[in-house]
Amino acid sequence: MTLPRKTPTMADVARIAGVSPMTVSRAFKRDTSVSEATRDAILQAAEAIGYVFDSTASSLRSQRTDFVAVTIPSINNANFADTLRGLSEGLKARGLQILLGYTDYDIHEEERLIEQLLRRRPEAIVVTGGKHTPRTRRLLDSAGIPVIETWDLPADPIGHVVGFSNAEAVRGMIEHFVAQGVTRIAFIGGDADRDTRGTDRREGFVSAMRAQGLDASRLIDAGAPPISMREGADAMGRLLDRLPDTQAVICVSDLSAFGALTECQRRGVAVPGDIWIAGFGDYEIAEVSVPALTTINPFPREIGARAAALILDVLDGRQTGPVTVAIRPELMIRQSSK
Amino acid sequence: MTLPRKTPTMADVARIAGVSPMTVSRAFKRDTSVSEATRDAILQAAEAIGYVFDSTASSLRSQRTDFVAVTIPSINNANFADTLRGLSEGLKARGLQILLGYTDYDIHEEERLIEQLLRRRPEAIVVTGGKHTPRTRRLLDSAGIPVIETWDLPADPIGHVVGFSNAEAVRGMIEHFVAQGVTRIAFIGGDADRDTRGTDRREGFVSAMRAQGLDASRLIDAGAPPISMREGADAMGRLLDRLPDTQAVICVSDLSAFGALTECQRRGVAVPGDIWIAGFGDYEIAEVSVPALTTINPFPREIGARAAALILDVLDGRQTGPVTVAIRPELMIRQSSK
DNA sequence: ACAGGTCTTGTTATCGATAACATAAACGGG
DNA sequence: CCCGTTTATGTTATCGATAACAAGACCTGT
Repeated sequence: MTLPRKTPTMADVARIAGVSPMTVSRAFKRDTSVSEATRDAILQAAEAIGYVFDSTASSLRSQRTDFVAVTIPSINNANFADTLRGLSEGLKARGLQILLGYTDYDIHEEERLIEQLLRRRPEAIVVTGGKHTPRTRRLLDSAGIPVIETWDLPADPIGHVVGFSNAEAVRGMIEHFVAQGVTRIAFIGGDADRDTRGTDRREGFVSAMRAQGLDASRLIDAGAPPISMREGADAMGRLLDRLPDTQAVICVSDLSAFGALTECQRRGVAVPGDIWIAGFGDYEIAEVSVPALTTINPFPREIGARAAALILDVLDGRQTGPVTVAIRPELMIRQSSK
Repeated sequence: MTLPRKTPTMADVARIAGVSPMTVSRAFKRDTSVSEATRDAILQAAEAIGYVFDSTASSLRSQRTDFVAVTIPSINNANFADTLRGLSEGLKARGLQILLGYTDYDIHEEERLIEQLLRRRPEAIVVTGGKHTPRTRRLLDSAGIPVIETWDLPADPIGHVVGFSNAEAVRGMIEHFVAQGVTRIAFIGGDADRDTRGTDRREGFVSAMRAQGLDASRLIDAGAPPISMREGADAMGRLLDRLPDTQAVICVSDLSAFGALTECQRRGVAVPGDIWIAGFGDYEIAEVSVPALTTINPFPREIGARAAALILDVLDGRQTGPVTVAIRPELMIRQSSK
């Protein structure tokens, strides 16, 4: 094995294959006019010397990076992971690669992150949520690429939107409960302002309860997002201690709902006999747990898939002007509330 | 607002700030000799015209991309997400960004993915697992960058390793069970060969059982990885039907273990009274579920953190020659097995 | 046999930042 | 006050692929 002094370039491949560098470049692309024989010879030469295509140079010259930037609040969240999967699958066919970043539920971290990501010159950017710093908006506005906000329905979108109203989804759950004759309803969620979707859900709870003429003050603070199962359990403990006559509790996510359920099990409180529990997200655990958890399915994977499709439409010019794709979350009524 | 015709470059900033492009370049780096006044003027000019640094060009010229490539089997797995978090945090301080790809538990997909990732010229690459196609090995060998295999202890490593023996971890669990007088032990896992860590765990089960002179044939196939809670529940159903005298079951992951637990709950089989259940991974659910699940904690976040530290050491030349960092997984004995 | 078309390949200049080298200005110790 | 050193800035060439243009080879129908 001869150890190459330096990483080989297209020029090296060209020399060996006896063609010009331009022909080598063409051989590495699809749908370009290179004869079968030449292409084979080139690819063989490339493999022989261990040539690996350099996208860095390609990106600079062609002004195409094949990157799509994506920001999510946390990687450790099955809902966002599903959205990411939908995105990734939709973009893979076109050779677009995801450039991922985590905001840790913080819009200032999001600003730093988006600035970093834009330096890589992505061809589109997908952000989670519709609340941003002014500078983030400016950066996205002037980036000159398609911007898609997800998991939300912002009042004043930057560009495209694929999302749903978190507040309205919670309202649907409350209306269902009230229709069943359950009125003393509590909400377990994170402390204000950081997780904007969580905040929307809490505000949706408050306004929907008031609209029904019900007491909206049964709010249990479970700490800083993301709310874990453990925190959900702790919050449930406080709820049972302080407001034992509560008939149903809506949790900001299925994880906290499951934690709440386990706290009931530890205390011998029957679910749904003594209290109903609902979550948000339709994580796998909601379907599998005993009892299964009532929840709201926001179709995370579909959000990703629709965002991917939208990106392709916009990049191909099939779609001009901003688009809002409204996802309709579905109530999943299960054993924990009947 | 004047709409700029084209994305501004350093040359545009330089013109406005009245300096040369080289000085602008220096102003955007740290630890470079630019006077405070000049730097301020440049950054102000940049902000004014909405200039965003172009890493694409920078990477080509400087031959530094600030990318670290990472492959994981699946994004929707809290263990790998934790490793990723450890990596991400360790690399962030140095401005290294993760370029992520999913192999979907398939070494051929891994090959395609790694080839794609190497085209972006990462400065190091972290792969999950120690089993690869011959071509993948060749690609990694000749990439000329640090290679770190994780979540495994390969017999013939490509470069560096941060991992543990999956087989040995399972052996520890079996020895614990046997010491408690439990000998009729089953294993629930995925079908062969795809998820190599899962396969290692199953093989570890078989060899450890034989080493104890016990029957190693209680193997329940839960389908193709990743094994879901639902699949764990189904597998547990088959186990209870076919081998009702089983005293304990080890599941390939905590998710399948939790599924198995719920199946027992649905059937009125007492855990740990009638059967013990153990998982793998120490996911949050293992600690929170009722009963809490006995499991093995492989310290996923530490794997990521150690890998990140290793990358920095190698890139800075503090570390030469291949390193193997052995993580020692910890048995977490909880209510589901006592 | 020839004009017009397609297919294949080559030539030249360029994407935007920066490494390497060069230089003017400021500094500082004897 | 002078010369070696440090600091701040500029000049030139270059990273590696490819867009844009060009041109020869090969068809194809009349």
